[in-house]
Amino acid sequence: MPDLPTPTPYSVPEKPTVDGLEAAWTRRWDQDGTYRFDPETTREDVFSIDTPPPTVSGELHIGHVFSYTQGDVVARFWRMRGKNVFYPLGWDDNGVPTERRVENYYGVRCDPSLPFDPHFSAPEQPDDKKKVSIARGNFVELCEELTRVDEEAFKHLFRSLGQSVDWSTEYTTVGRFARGVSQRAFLNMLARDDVYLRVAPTLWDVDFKMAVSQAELEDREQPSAYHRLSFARVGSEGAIEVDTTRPELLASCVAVVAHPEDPRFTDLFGTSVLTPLFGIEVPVVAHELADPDKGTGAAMICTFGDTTDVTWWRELALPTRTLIGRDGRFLPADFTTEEFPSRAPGLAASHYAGLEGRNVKQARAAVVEALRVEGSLLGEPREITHPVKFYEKGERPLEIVASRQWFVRTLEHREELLARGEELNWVPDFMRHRYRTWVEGLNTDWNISRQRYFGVPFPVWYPIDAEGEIDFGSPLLPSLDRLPIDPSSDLPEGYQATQRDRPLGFSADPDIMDTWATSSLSPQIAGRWGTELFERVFPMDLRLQAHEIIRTWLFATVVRSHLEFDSLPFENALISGWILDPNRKKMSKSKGNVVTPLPLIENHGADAVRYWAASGRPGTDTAIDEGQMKIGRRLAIKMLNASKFVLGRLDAGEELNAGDVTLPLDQDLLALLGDLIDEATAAFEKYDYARVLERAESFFWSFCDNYVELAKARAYGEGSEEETRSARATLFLTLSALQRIFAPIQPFVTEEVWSWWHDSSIHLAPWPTRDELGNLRSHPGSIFQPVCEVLEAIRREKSSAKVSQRAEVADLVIAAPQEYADAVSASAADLQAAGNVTLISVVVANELAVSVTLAPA
RNA sequence: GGGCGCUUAGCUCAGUUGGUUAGAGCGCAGCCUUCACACGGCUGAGGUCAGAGGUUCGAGUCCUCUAGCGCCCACCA
Repeated sequence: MPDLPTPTPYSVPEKPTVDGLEAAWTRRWDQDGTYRFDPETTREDVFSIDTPPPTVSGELHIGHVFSYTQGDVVARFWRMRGKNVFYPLGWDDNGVPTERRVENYYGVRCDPSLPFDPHFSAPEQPDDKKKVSIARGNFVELCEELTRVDEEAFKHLFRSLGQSVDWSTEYTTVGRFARGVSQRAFLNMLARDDVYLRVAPTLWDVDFKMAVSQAELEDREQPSAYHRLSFARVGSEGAIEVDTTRPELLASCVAVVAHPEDPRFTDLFGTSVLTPLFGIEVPVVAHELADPDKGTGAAMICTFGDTTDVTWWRELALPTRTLIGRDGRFLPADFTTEEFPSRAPGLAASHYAGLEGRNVKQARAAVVEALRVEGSLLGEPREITHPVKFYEKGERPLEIVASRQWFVRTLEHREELLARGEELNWVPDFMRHRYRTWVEGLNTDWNISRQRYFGVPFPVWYPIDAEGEIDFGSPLLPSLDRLPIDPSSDLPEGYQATQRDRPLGFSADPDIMDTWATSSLSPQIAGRWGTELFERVFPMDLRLQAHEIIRTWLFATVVRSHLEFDSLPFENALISGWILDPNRKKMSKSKGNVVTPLPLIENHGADAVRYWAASGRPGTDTAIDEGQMKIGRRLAIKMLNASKFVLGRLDAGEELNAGDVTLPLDQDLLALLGDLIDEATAAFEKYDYARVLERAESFFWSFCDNYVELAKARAYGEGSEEETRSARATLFLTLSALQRIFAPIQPFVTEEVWSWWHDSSIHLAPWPTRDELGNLRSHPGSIFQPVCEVLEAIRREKSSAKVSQRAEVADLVIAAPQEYADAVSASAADLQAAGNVTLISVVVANELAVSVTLAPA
């Protein structure tokens, strides 16, 4: 080998490493504003992404990195395609999880009746057993304080991961702008009659003392028991037997129901029966929802035991007998009144006496015992397990209580909302079924009132009449230019502060909005609804989220956009799967198998973690796999070393282009690279980032293992000037394209190697095209593959002879079909150099065959 | 009860509109301290594609049924 002085043409480190790239490049990207969105733009040039504002509850979760990484990969691709990418990020900091965390972190509890204490400071040592009651204003301050800390930690995680977010667009859902957007959207809905205030039976969590919406429910399998009760008929002999799992609600029984065509009951409809213990006469009614196969075929309707009771109560216009209060305890009941018209008030009262103030569990035991004594409990309770509705964050079964809430009309828009779901492009497509079944299954309008403190208040006051009664029918509204307002401190127009909560004065709506009522406006918040920016980013190109929040966030966003703009909020929805623990079990705090992402990033590097995330296909549940991260790290290291080698072969400032690539082997490689680029581009456009990674990785390893080895001698300057130039140009072009193809997936290492020979960021470089490679096409006579096979045959021979790969091959005979023979001959020098072959000969044959004769050791 | 998805090498998964001999990585085994890379490289073994039936010249791929696993939804007395 000629002793060519090889100038170090570019600034390639002597010992490149992937360690420390995150901090260095994150800082540089900040300085340079690499990911800044250019607001001076047109809608056509923008690619806008609607990202989920993560719930800031203190816990960093590996699930966060998964879905966002997949989105970031897509964002980076479109940025390189020349789009002005709008990739904002906000924090969902209002709502129950934040309040919960603040209560536990500081050992406090909000008591809205207390006055604001301007000198308040949080307890030094939180005492779980004795929480300090504090004013709403002080509580909100603590929420703001803690979310600020948590948001910094989250931001650190997202930056460490290489999220190409424009941080100047950062927002919080409880921030001033978001509050204004929320309130404006609410007032618009009110003006259009899309939202209404109503006292209605509401799903109620007795611990949070808060209404919940249908979307926040989950079923949990609970032990229970059938109790068979005997209801004596009125005016004739006999009794009706009823099975119930909720005997404690007996006093609230308002009817007994059976299926209209159930022959056992057809003669009884229109008659009435007496409830055991309480002696209240209730009608026997017919309704199709009564299932003849369940229990005795007859059920007791209570107000309210479950959601079916609500349906029956509404459709059959039954009276209301309220037993359970908002704290989950039994209320007083007067059996001499219209509400509880007992035939034996004294007896009824004595049976009820022990129930008042008790919780459901205690009351059940007492009622069952009384029934047993009375003899109206038939047989013993039969134990079963059955699903019971819970608030997803709750600990006790939901009760149904009547309360005043704001509801968004969704039921009457069901068909339009279903059509929106069909209009949306889902990735993967089958996720559309989740949306459809959810919308088809809606049974109540969307309740957006929450009886909590840290959130967006309803911008509403109500007038109070001379008798001190609040008139909920004619709310007082602020003008839009006053928003955001807090009705508990701001005043309705025309009123004085002294009139608050006084006769002829006004009263503030005490509630805040459901967290989804605000986060469903993420396109409006991030896109600065009301400014020119909004027209340039809305509707968004892409929504990014996990499948578990299709029924909440995605559905709610579609509702709000449909009502406000008569359009979809985004064209495409990229739905990610679950993260499972290494044993493929769902992660949960209770199981203690939650994995936090920062140690993974520190151990393996961000590019390695991103490699793992990008290998998970859309919608596919993926287990945490550190092995996969190690492979990602190895890939990044290989990129460093391959780049170092190639750049070491090039002269500084040397102008190489596709025209310099003259050898068939080199042209074939570029043609195959063109195929890769086309496939990667098409896959990215369909959000199939995982396929891009798979194909690019496969090409890259073949490039390193085979092409680089074959062309190495020429690259070092052996061979003619033209041959050397062809090899160097091929290496130059291929390295450039491969670095850019990997850039969306491994942004740190690719930026590092790109910086060795470029002044500007790879993430703003153009996405590679086949044109820049001379537009070469792969063809049937391509020899790259057969030449690789020859090279592999040589290696196989050496490997099985257990000699070094540098061992000399004395004689290499290649039998090749005619179409390859010439071309393989043309690459003979490469093969000789790569395989250390002394004598090489090519003969024509039907099939490719290689005979390797090693030189004696 | 309704629906969706999955089932391919020991493990994790690819397999585009049906087309020679089913792919990758990990793990395993063997070899190589080769001048980009030991934070490495090379080579190899390993699969009746969950089961049954059907369509077709041809099925991992399309159709039907069955089984197992996971998930979503449901008015769960």
